[in-house]
Amino acid sequence: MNTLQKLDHIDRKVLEILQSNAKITNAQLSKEIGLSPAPTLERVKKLETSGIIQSYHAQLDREKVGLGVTTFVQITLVGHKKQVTDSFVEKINSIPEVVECHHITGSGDFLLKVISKDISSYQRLMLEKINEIEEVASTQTMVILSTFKESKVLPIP
Amino acid sequence: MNTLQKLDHIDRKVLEILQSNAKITNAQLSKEIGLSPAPTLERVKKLETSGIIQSYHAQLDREKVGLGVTTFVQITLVGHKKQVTDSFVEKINSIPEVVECHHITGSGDFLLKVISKDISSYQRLMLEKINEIEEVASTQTMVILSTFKESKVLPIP
DNA sequence: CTTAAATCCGAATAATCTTCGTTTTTGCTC
DNA sequence: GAGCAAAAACGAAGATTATTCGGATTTAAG
Repeated sequence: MNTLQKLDHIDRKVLEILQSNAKITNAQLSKEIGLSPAPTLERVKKLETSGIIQSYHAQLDREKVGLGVTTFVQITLVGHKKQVTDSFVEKINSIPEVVECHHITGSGDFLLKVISKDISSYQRLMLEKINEIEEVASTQTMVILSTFKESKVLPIP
Repeated sequence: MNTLQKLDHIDRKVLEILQSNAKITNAQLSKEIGLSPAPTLERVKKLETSGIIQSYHAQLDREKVGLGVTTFVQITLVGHKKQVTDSFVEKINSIPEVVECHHITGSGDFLLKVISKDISSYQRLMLEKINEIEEVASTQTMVILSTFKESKVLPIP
């Protein structure tokens, strides 16, 4: 499963470029990595079929689509049995406003990233959805005041 | 600046599709939204030039590129003067392993998302980089044990 | 060295995007 | 509702881009 050593420095460059600009043409990409279009495309295809590149996504301006509030919510569950977390995760997955859900160490069991229109719709979501989940014992919210970095490029070692 | 009411239900569908699959062809997209290719392209271009669609990114498999550890790090700074946070943010921006940096409410001043090869490289990053920043008073880390949801699709209201 | 496999190149073909003139729909105003 | 102007959508032609393929070059092992 270790697909590591198969990446040479050209592959890394391809990955770096596609992470920051997925819409680049193959011709342009080939210029930037110093190869001709044919082997460039072959490398990209190989990265896709091997699963190293999982998918491609458009990144939206949250403000412009009317989503002004992003929060991180720490969740403590009522217990730690498998059935409790499974049930919790299943319910979380059906809530579109929860865009991330991580099982974490430290205080609290889960950390959610929640995206809302405004504070009042955030409050409504918490009262009517999150806190209504029976497995949830308590929550603690961190509201994002401003975001200074949001990189889509991983630090490939 | 409120670019909200300009989005009809077709625009929303376009945004939803492009968020989950940016590599779809214009012809395929036009079928899915029930228009011909020409006005479909026109809509996408308009969404791009208006800045609602900011960019396009390839999503990688972190494990497969050798990045096994993701953490959230809460940072408390030594003060709250503008110069302190400015200096901190500037240093953070030069660290590729820090992929997100948010100014937050609640305990701690900032929340970082940090991506590392493994625990020991995470430890090295904290000791040699983060804790070396003079504005940092203390840190508290949450290690992600597993991720149950990581949606790239915003809940457009 | 020798050789086999892998990689890369260049050019032709296929697929897709993009433009443009025309037609249809939409939303007012009377 | 009827008429009309603006906006949106259509279809087909032209322009770009992706993709394929045979052959040349490089790489790595023996």
